Amino acid sequence: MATRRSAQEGGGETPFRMHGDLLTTTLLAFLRNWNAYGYQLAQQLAEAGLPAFDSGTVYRTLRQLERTGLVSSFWDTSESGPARRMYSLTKAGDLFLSSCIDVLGRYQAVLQKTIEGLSPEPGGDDDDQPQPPRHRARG
Amino acid sequence: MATRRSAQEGGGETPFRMHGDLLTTTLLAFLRNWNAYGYQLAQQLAEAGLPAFDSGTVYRTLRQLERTGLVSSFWDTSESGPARRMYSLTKAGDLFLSSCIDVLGRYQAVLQKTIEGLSPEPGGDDDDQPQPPRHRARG
DNA sequence: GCTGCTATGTGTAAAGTACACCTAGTGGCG
DNA sequence: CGCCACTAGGTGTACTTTACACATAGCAGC
Repeated sequence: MATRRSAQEGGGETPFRMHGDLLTTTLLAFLRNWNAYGYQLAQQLAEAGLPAFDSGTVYRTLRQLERTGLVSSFWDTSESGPARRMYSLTKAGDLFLSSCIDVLGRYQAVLQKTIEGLSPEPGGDDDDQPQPPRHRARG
Repeated sequence: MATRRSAQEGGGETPFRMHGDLLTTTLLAFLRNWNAYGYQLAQQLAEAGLPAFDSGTVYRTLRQLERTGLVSSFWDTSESGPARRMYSLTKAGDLFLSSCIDVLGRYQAVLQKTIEGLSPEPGGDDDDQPQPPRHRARG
């Protein structure tokens, strides 16, 4: 489904995706607990309450992840129907997942601190008084 | 720093950026509390403990944000030195920021649940027994 | 054979990004 | 003044990422 353009009426259109690397991280996270194939992962993603992703993007991302050695795959023909490419996380992928989650956590921390730590106090200043930590006030 | 290419020597370097839309969100968050100009935002980003961004990317992102109406800007020549383009968050930008943070929170929730809720139990199954919620088991 | 669903993949245009490089104001030094 | 360093904003370009549309293929029902 078209995740981009259109989107949340309130800020108008969304010029960007807000997804992307998050897809990678989420895919890796899913694969940490069980092996899965693309189609399955795409549906899990949709069920997880996250913005929908294009299936082509999911497949391409998985192949890219395999090229970089973060996941490995094999064809599973044990069940009837089209063959499935089963993916599993490699050790490198697991380590990378950890670093992704770490980075994501840092972003969240910064956002939390920025947003919640300085919520618009009704009896405070105007709007730009609390200057950010300037590096110099030369001038 | 070159965040991309080269990549996974054990999860070390990152083959992708893991940033990007996060930059947008962080920039918007910074601007929610005070007006600022590009150079300043770039330095705040670096000081926030987040992976470094190219300053060109920061400037371009800000201009794009302005084109889409999420921030507005004006030239500030009140101080000596090169003129600064001061940015401030618009109402649309504030709404969009909220949706970004919401989405980010959902990702974190999914990641948390996936990672922590199913840590590798030492006395459990093999590795892929706990099947994800399959949609059908046809066959 | 045809249609529908599962499952994987590609072509392509648009958008995003890193790196290298450029312009310009101010102040210090000689 | 010329030159450099620092601040501040910006562009050119190659490369990557992505959504959308479309293609392939196995199996099931008719």
